[in-house]
Amino acid sequence: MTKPTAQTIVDAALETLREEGFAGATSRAIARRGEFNQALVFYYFGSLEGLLLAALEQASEERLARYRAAVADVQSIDSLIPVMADLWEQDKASGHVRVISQMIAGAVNRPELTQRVVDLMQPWVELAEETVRRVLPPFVPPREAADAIVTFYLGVNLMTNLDPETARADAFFAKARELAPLLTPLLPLLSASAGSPGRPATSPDQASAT
Amino acid sequence: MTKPTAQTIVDAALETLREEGFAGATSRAIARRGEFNQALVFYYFGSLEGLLLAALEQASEERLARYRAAVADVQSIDSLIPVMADLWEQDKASGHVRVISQMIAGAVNRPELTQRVVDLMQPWVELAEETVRRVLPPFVPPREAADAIVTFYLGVNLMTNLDPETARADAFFAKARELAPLLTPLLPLLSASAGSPGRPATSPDQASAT
DNA sequence: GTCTATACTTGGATAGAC
DNA sequence: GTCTATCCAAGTATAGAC
Repeated sequence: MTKPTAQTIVDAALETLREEGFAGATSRAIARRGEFNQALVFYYFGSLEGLLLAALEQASEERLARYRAAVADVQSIDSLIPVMADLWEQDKASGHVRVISQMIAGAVNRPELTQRVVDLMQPWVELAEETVRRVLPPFVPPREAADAIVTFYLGVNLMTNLDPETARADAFFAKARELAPLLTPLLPLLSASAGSPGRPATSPDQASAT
Repeated sequence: MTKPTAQTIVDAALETLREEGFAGATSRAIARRGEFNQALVFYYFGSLEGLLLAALEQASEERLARYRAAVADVQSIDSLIPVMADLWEQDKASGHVRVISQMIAGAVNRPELTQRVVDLMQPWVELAEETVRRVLPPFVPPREAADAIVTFYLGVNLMTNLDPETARADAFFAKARELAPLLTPLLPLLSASAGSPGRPATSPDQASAT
């Protein structure tokens, strides 16, 4: 059961990322933490890079499944916001936020990691886009909104990692909970005003399009 | 003029961060790029860490001055958005975005760097807060809005670094340009609806506070 | 499949000549 | 203040015994 199978190694990698960060997640540190031999990292995953990506992939897929399930039957912003807040709480408590942040920051710093990490981000953007389509009013551009959500979520993750004391994320969710019910009755108004899609540009004095 | 003074070293550090990223910004790589002796990094800055932080500090201050100037006489969202878009363009073109992203990612990965980087972020939050107070309607909570803006900006920076092809930031600004004039006439409406501050909680069915 | 031992590399940092 | 030379630590990765 505590046999150093591939899964044990992945678990140790995740734990090390959580506890010691990306810079501390060396093959030696991971092996020490999982109490197996350092060489096994290379036997199973070929390289440290391979292991870390496998670990991120697993974490990402697990989490994506939870998000999908939690969001599946949400039909309004009112109900979406507490659901998101709960997911965030779980992510923070489980240390998932730290794993994600550490790996993303690592991917920014190491070009060898970026492509794969960007790929792993894609399904999240898609889930966000589906949800935007279902939950937000039609005048919200789904693609851009989904990108914005993922981008913001990424910012929140990193900020939480940099400055955990400040707990901005919690403040954001608190505000969102507070403001969402105020905003909801106004959505029809916004839709009415922005609902005419084919209208000409309003301020055409900016740089011209290509 | 091309004497290896402290400033030359800082410049070489910035260039290296831009061109080779945080992981590539070793004392040796910086010295090679600036064509001075590697030992000078330590003579002038005590440690590589010290140099990188000095470089970030300089970049941050320069930029902050520009942002302050550009934003100073903005009084409405309509005019704020193109100003922000222009600043973003400059930051991207000058490579500032890359320096910031690389250093922030580095700070996430290396605990020794985080505190100082968080400190350097503070004036940005303050500028954002002042601007929110001046430009956005009073029902927008300035503190949270400022945090949200900086958080989002951070996300945008990182995303641009991870996935430059997609150019989400440009899409965001394009959409913002498009939507801002539609939103403006609605602000009074929102203000009217949200302007009553002392009202009781709307949906008290969530988890109770501590 | 797992272990020990170790080769090899890179990079931070310092000593000491100039 | 600048250079050469070098020490030292840490880390990836592999060879080869078991």
